[in-house]
Amino acid sequence: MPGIQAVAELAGVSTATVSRALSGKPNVSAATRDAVLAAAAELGYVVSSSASSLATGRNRNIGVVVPFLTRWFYASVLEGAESALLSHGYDLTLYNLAGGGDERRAVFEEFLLRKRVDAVIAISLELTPSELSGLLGMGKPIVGVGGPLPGVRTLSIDDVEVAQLATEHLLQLGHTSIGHIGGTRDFELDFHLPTNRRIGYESALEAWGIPVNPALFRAADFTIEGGYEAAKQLLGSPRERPTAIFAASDEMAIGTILAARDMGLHVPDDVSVIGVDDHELSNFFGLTTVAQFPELQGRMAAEILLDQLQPGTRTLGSLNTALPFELLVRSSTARLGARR
Amino acid sequence: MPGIQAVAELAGVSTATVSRALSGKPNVSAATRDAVLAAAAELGYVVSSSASSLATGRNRNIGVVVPFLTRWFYASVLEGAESALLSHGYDLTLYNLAGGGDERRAVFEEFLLRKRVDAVIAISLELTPSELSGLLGMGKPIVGVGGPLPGVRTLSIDDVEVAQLATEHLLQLGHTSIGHIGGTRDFELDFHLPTNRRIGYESALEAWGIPVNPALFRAADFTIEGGYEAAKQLLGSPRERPTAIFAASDEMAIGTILAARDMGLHVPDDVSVIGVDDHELSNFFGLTTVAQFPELQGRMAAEILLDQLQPGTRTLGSLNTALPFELLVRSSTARLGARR
DNA sequence: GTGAAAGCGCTAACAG
DNA sequence: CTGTTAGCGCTTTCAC
Repeated sequence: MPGIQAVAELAGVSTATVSRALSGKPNVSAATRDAVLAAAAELGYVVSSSASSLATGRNRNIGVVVPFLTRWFYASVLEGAESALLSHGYDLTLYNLAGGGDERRAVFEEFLLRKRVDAVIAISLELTPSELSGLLGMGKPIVGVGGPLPGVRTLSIDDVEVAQLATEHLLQLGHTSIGHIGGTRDFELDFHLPTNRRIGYESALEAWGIPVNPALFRAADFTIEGGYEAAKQLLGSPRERPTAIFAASDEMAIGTILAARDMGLHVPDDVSVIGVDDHELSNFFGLTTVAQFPELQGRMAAEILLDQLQPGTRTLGSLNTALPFELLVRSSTARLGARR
Repeated sequence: MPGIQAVAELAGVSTATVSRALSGKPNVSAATRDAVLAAAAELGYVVSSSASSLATGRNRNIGVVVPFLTRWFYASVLEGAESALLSHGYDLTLYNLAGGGDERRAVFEEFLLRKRVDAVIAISLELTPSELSGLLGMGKPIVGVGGPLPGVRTLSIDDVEVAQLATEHLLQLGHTSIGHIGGTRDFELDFHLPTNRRIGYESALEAWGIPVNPALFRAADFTIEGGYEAAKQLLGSPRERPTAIFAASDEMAIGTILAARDMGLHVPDDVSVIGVDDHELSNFFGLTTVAQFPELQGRMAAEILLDQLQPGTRTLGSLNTALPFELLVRSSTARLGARR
C-alpha cells in the first residue's frame, strides 16, 4: 500500500506535485507529469479516498435511495445511474428501503448524514417532511426521479399525459368500454402516480364524450399477479365486460393478458390491452405500451447531479424536468370488432 | 455541520472523550457519556466518515460487484446483502458490470483499489486471473457467491445435486423422456453452473438406467424468452417430444410453460415442467422448482465478511460453503399419463 | 476516567 | 512550474 510520499520519492518530486500531476491539474510540466505517472504505475499507487475526501471535502460518491431492488423499473433506473456515475469516476452507495420502517429511519437519520456522499438521488420516493428537511439540511444536491419532491429538483414523466395517450389509443381504435387497472390509494411509494394515471384515463374518456364508469376500474399492486387478479374481475363481469383495458403498468398489463388467455379470451380480438413502461417482458408478450426509459432516467439524474457538483455551475434550471415517453404499438391492441 | 470539537465544548469535555463516548468505548463514566450523547444529539452531530476512516483505516463500507441488476436473482442477493450490511452500520457501494468490458476494467483496476471499501462481495462472477490477483492483492476479505473463485471463500449451492434432485423428481413421476434446457457453453457469467446442472441431469438419468439423448437438450440464455424458444423446439419435435422438461432456471421454465400453452399442450398433463430458483413469478405459474434463497445468500455473504472484519476472528472455516436448496412441488409436474 | 498531542494521507494556498 | 506548510476531522497512544 504505497502512499503519495513513496511516489514522490520515486519520481524525485514533492508530494504536492504528485497530487497535482495525478489529478490532472494544469500547472505541471509534461516531463514531471510523465515521471510521476510512471512512478505511480510502478508502485501500483492508488489514492486513499478517505484522505482525499478529508482534504477536499468531496467524496466522489453519490447516494441512491430506492424503494425496491427486485422490481424491473427501479433496477433499471439504478443501472443507468450507476453506469453514468462510474464513467465519471464516481462511486454509488446504495440504500434500499424495502426492509421497512426501521431501515428507512436508519438510512435517513444516520447513513445519509454521515458526510460520505456528495449528493443523493431519490428514486420514486415519497418523503416525509422530516426526512426531506434532513436531506435538504445537508446542503447537498438532491434529485428525485419519479415524482415531485417539494423543493427538490425532480425528473418525472407526465403521468396524466401518459395515461391520456394510452387511453386515446384505445378510443381511436373504436373502443368505448375501456377498463382501467390502477394503483390503490394507499400505494403511496410512487407519489400520485396511480391517481394521476387515473385522472388521465378519465379525462381522455370525457374528452371523447364517454362517461366514466366506476365499475370498469380495479385497483392492483403493480405486479403481474395483481394485474391478473384484477383483470379476471373486469373480464368476468357478465354485464359490463370491457373490450379494452388500460393497465397502469406493463406488469399489470401482462397479468391482464395472461388472465384473458386463461379465460379463453383472445388478445387483441376479444380484448385489447395496453400498459405503461416497456418492461423487458413486454416485447415478448407483444404488449402495446407507453414506453418510458428508466435507464435514461437514472443516467439523467446522475448527470444533473454531477453537473451541479462542478464548482462553476449554478444553473438549476427548472425544478421539474419532464421525461420522454412514447407510444409503442405492438400486437395486444386492435380495432374494435376487427376479427382477423 | 458541527464537528467533534463543537460537541466537546458543549459537553465540557475533550474531543478524545467525545470520540470514546460516541463509539461506545468502555472507559467513559456513565455521566459523561450521557452528557456527550445529549450534546451530540442537540447539535445533530454525525461523524465524518472520511475523517474517521483516515484515522482508523476502516471504512465501514463494503463493495458489491454484480454482473446484472435487472435480473431477479442478482437483485435479490443484493437486497439480502444490503439489508444485512445496513443493520450493522455498514454502507454498500455497488458496482455493476452489465455495461461491458470497459466498465469492468475500470471497476477492477481503479474503483475497487481506491481503499474505499473494507471488503468485497463478488456475485456470480467469473474473474480473470489478473482481476483476482488484483483483489487478493488488496489484502482485503473477499467472498464470492455462486461459484468457486480460486483461493476465495465462496458460497454456492451444489449445482450437480440440485439438477439431480430436479431430474429425479421427474423420473420418480414415471417420466423417461426428459428434456433439458440449460445454458450455452459460452454463457460463462455463472461459472460452470450450466455445465454442472447438465451433469447432474445426465447422472440422474444414468442412475436410473436411462440413456442420455442429446436431442433432448437445448441451450438458452436463462431468460423467459430464451426458455420459450428452446421449449418450442423441444416440444415441436415430431419424433421425440419429451413428456417432461427440466429447465436450469425458473425463468426458462416459465418460458417453457408459456410455449407449451401456445402449442396447445397442457401442463402438467401433456408435459411436466420443473425449474430452479423459486423466482418471484414461479408461484403464480404454479411452477415446481428447486428453490434457492438468494436473499439469504446475500445476507450470509455479508455476515461472513463482517465477521472477518472483526479484529478477533480469524476463523476462515472451510473455503467453500454449501448453500441450502429445497424441492418445492407445485402444479407443473405430474405423474406420467395421469390425466385429471 | 479524561486530556494532550501526534498523526492518518492527501490537497490547497502561498511562496519562490 | 514546483516545493513548503498548514490543515481536513477524527482516533488513539500516552500521561495524568
